[in-house]
Amino acid sequence: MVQTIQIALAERKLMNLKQLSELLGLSQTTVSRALNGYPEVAESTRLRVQQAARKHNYQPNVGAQRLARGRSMTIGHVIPLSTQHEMVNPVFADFIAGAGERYSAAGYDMKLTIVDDQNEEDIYRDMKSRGSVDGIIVHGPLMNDPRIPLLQELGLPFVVHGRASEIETPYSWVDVNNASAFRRAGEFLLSLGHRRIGLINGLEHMDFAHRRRAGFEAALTAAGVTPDPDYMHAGEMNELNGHHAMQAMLALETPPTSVVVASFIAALGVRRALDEAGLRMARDVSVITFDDDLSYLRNGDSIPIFTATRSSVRQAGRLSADMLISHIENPEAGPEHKLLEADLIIGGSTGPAPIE
Amino acid sequence: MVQTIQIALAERKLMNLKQLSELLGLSQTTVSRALNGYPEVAESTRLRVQQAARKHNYQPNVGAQRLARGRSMTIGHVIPLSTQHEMVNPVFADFIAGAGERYSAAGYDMKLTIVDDQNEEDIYRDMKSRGSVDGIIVHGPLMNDPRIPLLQELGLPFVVHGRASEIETPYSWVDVNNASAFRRAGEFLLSLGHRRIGLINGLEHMDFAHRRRAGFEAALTAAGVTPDPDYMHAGEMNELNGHHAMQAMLALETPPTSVVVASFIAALGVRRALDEAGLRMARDVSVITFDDDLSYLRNGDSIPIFTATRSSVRQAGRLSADMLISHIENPEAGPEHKLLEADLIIGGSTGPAPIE
DNA sequence: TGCCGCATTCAAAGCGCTTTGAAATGATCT
DNA sequence: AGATCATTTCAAAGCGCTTTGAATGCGGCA
Repeated sequence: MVQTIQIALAERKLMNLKQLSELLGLSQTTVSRALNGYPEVAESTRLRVQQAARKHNYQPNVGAQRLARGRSMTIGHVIPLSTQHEMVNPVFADFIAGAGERYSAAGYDMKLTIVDDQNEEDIYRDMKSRGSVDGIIVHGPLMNDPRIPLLQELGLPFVVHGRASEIETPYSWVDVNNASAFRRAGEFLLSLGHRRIGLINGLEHMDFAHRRRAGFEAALTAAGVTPDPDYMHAGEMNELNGHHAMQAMLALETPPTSVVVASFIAALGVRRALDEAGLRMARDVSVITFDDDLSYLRNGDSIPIFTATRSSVRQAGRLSADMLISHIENPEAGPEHKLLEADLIIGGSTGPAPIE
Repeated sequence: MVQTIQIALAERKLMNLKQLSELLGLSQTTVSRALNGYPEVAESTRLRVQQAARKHNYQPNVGAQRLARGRSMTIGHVIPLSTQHEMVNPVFADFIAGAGERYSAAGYDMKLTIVDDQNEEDIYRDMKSRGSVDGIIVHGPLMNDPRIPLLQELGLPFVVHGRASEIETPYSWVDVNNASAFRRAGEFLLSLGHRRIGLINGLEHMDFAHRRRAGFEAALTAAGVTPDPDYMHAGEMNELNGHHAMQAMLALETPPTSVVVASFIAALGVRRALDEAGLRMARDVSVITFDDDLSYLRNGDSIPIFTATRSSVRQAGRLSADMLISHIENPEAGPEHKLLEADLIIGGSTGPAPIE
């Protein structure tokens, strides 16, 4: 038994290029080229090399490859962890799941950096000068996000998940059409006869929340309804805030008959507030939520719990990864965009406006 | 303006060790040692070097450092993304937030690998032979998890977040005392007079769920209550499953008067089922949930929504990271453990058993 | 037969850092 | 003064890979 294990271990002994090439009676050059698919290697040789590599469990050393190629084959995700705003959120988890799929397929590593302070800028400079990543995904852009000009200046390839309204110079992004999603949500409620429509939004210095509000207000004003500040809340999108916001609105003299909510989790808080007030979703108060289609927070199976504007954040992760990789491998190409449209799916949380 | 920018860029020009040492009139050896805190460098020299490094924005190249040191300064997190079970869950996000804090502080990178298939084993072998990581955190251990013997065989330092009941050989882990948490939850409900107590558990081939069930059953049998299979559910811990499980129990001839739930998100589904059935938490059905203290899923502020057994998964992330780093830097030391006790916090979801 | 061109292969020079073993310096001791 | 030693610095040898530029062998062609 002990022997068997030792043999197994021996066969697994780490092997480097030199050893492999000696074993094959070839130069390191040829072996390296055979393995990396260069054309100037005889097909028969390539085959022999590949088999030997597999047999002896040869894996090129990461550090050496990085150094020799001058590329890190790594993509960075920087997560600012201010105690204020929790970026490490469920949306993020699903996004990297999507992106990670693509990285693996393309041979890239994903490097995650949690940055606790305001030294995010230093992190980017570091990454550039140390060559620790080949590109970066920017999460949670603000309306005028300083990271974008910084990365442009550094010349580090990047793709923004979202957009920054106030930045003019072109850059690459993947975003869902937040404005149109919330415009359509508003229109749908209006079409059901609602006139008192609330908004429970994310923090509005975040670009996505800003756009959602704009879309929402556009729908209302187009229908001749003036948005009421008392019906608008903005905050972190968690259960508690959804609950608080809804509670506050229900306490008004004339509460809204419907509400558009920026996240599924906040919507759960809204529902709790309604339950506590003895109100029924759809019948008493209609609710539409934005649904990021998170893997562990499904909005019902066949019939959705909430009527929702849905767009898969995981898919956004895949698209962002693809876009970034293509930029890294194709540096001369200009910026690209991808604007996703959210689906409006009808669930059990909306109904005609109650008759007064 | 253009000029200013160019000067700024010029000053930021990447600099390598050779250039820096020439600039200082010192050898690369001395500069390297000065920067890495070796004692055989005169303090005055060290200072001069450090200042120059800062001034010229010198950052050692990552690939070169890896190669020369034979260490990657990277810690791997492998997330199996089977379409069946969604490991990329909110718990994971908070865990890595905690771990990431510590990695940054200790100068380690965090590498995330999403592995979509059953080729997880290959990933580990790869990491070992390529030297792409110095250590690994094992997530979501099964009762007899094959990763543990594999990593032991490979000789790759690792720490398990959780434990594997059926594995005898010692290994390092950080875990919360799941058994005692659920035993105490059961005992608390018993003390309130409940006798029909349900369990909505995670998938029971996962070690944590197994232990929770054991603790739960221990409490019941110790009180002379026989656990009823109709009151036990096991599944993914998402909102829908919580809802389904509770619905199923409510449809029984004699439904339970209380239930212990394995996650906050599932508990939200439980509450929905109760609401739909016109039942009130605490008054009609008592609910205790396990609460991982997730940053965006707070269980109330002052008064918790749910009575819960609480243990911060973020803190577990910090502890696991610390433990792994100490193992990497101290390879001869034996395995370590850390068993965390969950707090039992009383919220608004529990009350005395209803009088029949 | 001798020369050319093509297909393969190779030796060696990096990539930018760490680390070994030796050298230079200056202080201390006999 | 010469030997000894601790302190500080250095040149050079890796680390394991990629890539450049040169060499080799071979068939085809004049």
